[in-house]
Amino acid sequence: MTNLRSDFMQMFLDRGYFHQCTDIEALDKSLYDGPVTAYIGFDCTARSLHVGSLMQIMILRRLQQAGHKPIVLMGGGTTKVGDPTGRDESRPVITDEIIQDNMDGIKKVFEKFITFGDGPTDAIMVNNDDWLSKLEYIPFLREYGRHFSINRMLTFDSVKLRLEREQSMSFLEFNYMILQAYDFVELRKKYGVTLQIGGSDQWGNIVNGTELGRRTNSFELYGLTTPLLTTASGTKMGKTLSGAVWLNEDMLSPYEYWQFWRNTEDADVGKFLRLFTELPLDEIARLEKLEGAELNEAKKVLANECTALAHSREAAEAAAETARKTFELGELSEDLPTTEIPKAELDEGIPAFALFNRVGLSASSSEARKLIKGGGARLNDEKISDEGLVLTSADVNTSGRIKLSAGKKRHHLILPA
RNA sequence: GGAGGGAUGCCUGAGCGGUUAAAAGGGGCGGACUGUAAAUCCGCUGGCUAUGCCUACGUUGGUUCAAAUCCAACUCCCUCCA
Repeated sequence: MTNLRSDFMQMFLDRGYFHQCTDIEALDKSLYDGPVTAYIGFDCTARSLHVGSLMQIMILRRLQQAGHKPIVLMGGGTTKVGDPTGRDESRPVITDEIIQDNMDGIKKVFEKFITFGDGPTDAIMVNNDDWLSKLEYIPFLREYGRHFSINRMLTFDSVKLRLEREQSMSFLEFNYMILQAYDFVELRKKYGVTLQIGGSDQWGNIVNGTELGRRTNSFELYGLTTPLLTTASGTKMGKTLSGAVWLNEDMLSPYEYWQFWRNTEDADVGKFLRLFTELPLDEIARLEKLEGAELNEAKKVLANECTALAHSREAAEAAAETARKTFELGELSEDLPTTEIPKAELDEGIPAFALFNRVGLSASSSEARKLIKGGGARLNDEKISDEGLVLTSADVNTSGRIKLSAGKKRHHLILPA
């Protein structure tokens, strides 16, 4: 890699975001010469994005900070078609209303990280449904289809690997590449976009876009990809004890989000600090040098910074304090995730397993029973040994709550109301 | 259009008439050890109004006292041939 001139590219490499680029020198020059408009596409299959998309979100944020213009492309059109990848069961069709709803939820995530508006470096959010669903088949084929070589498409990993594994691929899926390529060209025309960023799995789609732009309009487009992120022990990151690590507060509390980062594996701390926080590199270098239990301090910094970005500095501090009380002092923190239960119901008594299930510490009553049987369930920090135990108002502790724990890390409070 | 192969639990993948809620591995959860880490070891891993009951082996019917296992039709997938 020759010497880079643009701050953005330099940062991109230094922090570990870089995987591949269609033409790094030309892109670097373009970024150095002036503001660049770049986009990243996101599916809208859920009401929130999760940490799996966090790297891309951070990149858009960095892009904006560096004086460029980020565009968030919502895959409203592709979501409407339904992602055919995965199971063969036909999934329920997502209605326009749900897609809109999901987009609204996802926008809330982005508002935490980037600034939207009409200014030159303000971000905008667009929906590919706006142009994709208006396409006319024959004109589209004649104008764009002719530029795609089937021979070539078969060599792209997304297709090749699928065929090698003897998995069927429908014509619909086969077209994804083409639609995404078309998106890029369309965004170039509408908003002057010249750069598409995405995960390494998007490389083929991105390259198709740059080539389609060149062939149809002689556009000079760039593609840039990020590495696939896995934890040091090789598993996909993005799961917490209670499911996906959502970025929206109403889907995952800041405390649980903080916990997710606090539980990072030792070997990942430095990498995550670089990718998901904005701490200076020398500070990160110092933190990741900590050894043994001291590394826990670095994990706390990681958790604090990540939570501050996704939620707020106050939320991060509150989460840190809750964790400190719960794990380090062994005290009861009243800020643990809490569920209110009508007092009358508690007076009558609720089976422990039912309560675990109700507050989300288990996915089913059976699972809760197994938890109790296996000795992993605790009531006010005392192990529950009776599977049929019924909790009542008598179990409320001195702070007026009931503390339930599933394992050592998951805690939940019941507040009589 | 023809010939052959296949569809099993979250995933991979055994089973091929009863002892099968279904081997094994992965993943997940819990326990031990630790540092709220990793690795390792142990247990659990369909659901429920729970010493019982209900759903499950592509779909629908059939044979049988008894089917994931046998038969028929259908659906989808794969491979080869045209």
